[in-house]
Amino acid sequence: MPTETFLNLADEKRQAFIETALKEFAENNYDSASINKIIKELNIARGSVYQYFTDKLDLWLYLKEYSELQKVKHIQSVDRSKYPDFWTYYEDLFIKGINFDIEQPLCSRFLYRIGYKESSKDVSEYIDNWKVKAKEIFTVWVDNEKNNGSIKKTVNTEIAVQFILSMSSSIGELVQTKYSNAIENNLASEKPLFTESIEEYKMTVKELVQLLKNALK
Amino acid sequence: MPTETFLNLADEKRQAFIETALKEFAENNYDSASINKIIKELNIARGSVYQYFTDKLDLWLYLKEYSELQKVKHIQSVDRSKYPDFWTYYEDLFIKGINFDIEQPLCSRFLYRIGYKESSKDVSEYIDNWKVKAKEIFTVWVDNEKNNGSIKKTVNTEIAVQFILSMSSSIGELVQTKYSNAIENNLASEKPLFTESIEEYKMTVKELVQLLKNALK
DNA sequence: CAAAAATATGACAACGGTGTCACTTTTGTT
DNA sequence: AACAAAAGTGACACCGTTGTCATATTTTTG
Repeated sequence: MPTETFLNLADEKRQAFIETALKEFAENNYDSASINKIIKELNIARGSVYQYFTDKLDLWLYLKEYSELQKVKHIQSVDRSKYPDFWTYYEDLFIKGINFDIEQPLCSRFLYRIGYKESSKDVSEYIDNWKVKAKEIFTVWVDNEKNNGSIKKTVNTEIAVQFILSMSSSIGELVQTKYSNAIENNLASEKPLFTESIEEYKMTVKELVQLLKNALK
Repeated sequence: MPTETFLNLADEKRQAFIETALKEFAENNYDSASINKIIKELNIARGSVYQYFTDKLDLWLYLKEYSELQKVKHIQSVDRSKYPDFWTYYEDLFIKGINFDIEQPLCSRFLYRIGYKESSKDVSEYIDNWKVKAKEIFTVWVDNEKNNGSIKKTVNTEIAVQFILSMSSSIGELVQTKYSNAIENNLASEKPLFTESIEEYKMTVKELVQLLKNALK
């Protein structure tokens, strides 16, 4: 948890700190991310960081929580009960998700790293928890959808969960690799969205979800 | 490339070196893997490592090549022309693959890390190449299978490749997480294989491939 | 057996990392 | 204005890392 000092910081300064730290942890894994680089980028003293957070792990945990909150803000509007079936819902989750990737590319990348690329022992316990939770949530989903007829009952729940998780990771990777440049250019130039890229992305997501539907329905 | 000195080493010593180094690089990502730990484990002098390899990267590249060779040895017997369709072939690739995971768990883990978890900048160029190659191979596959009728022609090739790659990664992760303990216990105790685990693994692979088939055929 | 070639050694330099702490500066309060 | 509280600072200790190299030891060769 961050200290009072950090919370009392001028919004501008606090936000600059968060962004720079996020960038460092999004581009490097936990072990390689360097507090030295962060303070040099921000032109602040080493001691400040330790007045805001007890240590590196504390900072990482805060960034994780912060990013998850940002993501929830973008996703919470997508409500399962408003969709006729799981598939349109799941599709929209990713379609809406792209807005998060565009508006919060650092958070998005950081979370992507946490979910699929991080392997430092210092943070593994927190990530493992995270994955177990994700699996539990998906398991409930799949069981519900089996009753709704969105997913056929003959397929093994655990395997369906595995299948869907793998697909989610796949779409995540797609965004990080194929569309990241477009997203970054967008942000840097403050131009309107690269509409073609976004449309292409949406089409890809739709096709992938269609495949998922073929497999599971 | 390793030096003559390394190649001239007594088989026992060279193999011990490879195993210990593999273990270190399988358990830690490139940046965190420590040559110090390797030499302490082996009780050899620091200088020896640098008489065998020019530097850390050189060692890593050798281990990568070594592991790939080991994997090929296990996989090469699986010949597409011997299977009636892509799906039985793809399934068997993983079924045979499990032997590799059991007999060469260190190589298996190291390659898994390279494929899905590594993110050090020092080695990214080599991994990126690797992934591009994999994608090319799968693209050829998918195009061929479209002509054979194993994969329906309406599905976009690139998307199918993405889908199959993600599934491969998913099965890889499954082995590393769910069955790794069973595999390690097997090796440590020199007992016969944990047959139940293996059978369970095979069943899971079959079901996952079945889902893939549902999606793409 | 002696000389030469090959191999092994570990102290060392140079670097970059984290976390600490006595001290300075800024801000707020009375 | 004077004092107190809060925030900022950067030199420092300590650690672990990689790669080097002069030297010691072992093995091979003539």
